[in-house]
Amino acid sequence: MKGASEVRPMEAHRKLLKPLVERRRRERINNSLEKLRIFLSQALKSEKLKNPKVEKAEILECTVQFLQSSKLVPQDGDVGNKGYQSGFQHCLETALHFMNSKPDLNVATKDFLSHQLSSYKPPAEAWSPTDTPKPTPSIGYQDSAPHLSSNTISVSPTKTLVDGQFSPQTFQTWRPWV
DNA sequence: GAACAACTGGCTAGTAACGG
DNA sequence: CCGTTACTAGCCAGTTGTTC
Repeated sequence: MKGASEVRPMEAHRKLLKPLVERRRRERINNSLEKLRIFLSQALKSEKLKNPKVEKAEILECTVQFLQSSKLVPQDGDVGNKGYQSGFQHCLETALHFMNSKPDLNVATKDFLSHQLSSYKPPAEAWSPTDTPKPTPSIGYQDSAPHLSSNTISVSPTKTLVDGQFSPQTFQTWRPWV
């Protein structure tokens, strides 16, 4: 039976490490805020943001303003997920264009990927950043992958979502936009 | 002394190991 | 398989230090 006052090695180790870990965390936050400040000061030509002592809250407020003004996030009054859909479409087109520009890419593979990508549609339902993130699908390559006839997408079953919304089984057969 | 930043202790969620 | 325990990582609110 160990005495209550005895300090276990792991506990002592953690106590020593904790301040360092927290300091690193703050540094990460501050580094990113600093990068944001520099970026925004150039993008917005803001004198206020050129001051390294500008408040963190100020940097975040300017970031929100910048994103809203650049139409990268839904605006009040936007209907549905038009921005998301057009972004999705743009990504698909870019991917297809990139693939077609590679003559050395295996033809069967190219055909397979083209077919898979072209068959995707952006989700019809509106999505907002506060929603549960959609798992990113990965095309399931198998030995005969180029000959797959369906639009089946197999997604890594390694994780289930916290709320249990997706099980490994649903990941395997998940076909979001088909 | 006010405003802000850094530090610290406590809490929680996730996870691995273990035994029944 | 399920419950328990120990451990870790990350977050956050309260406290302390620093700057102006």
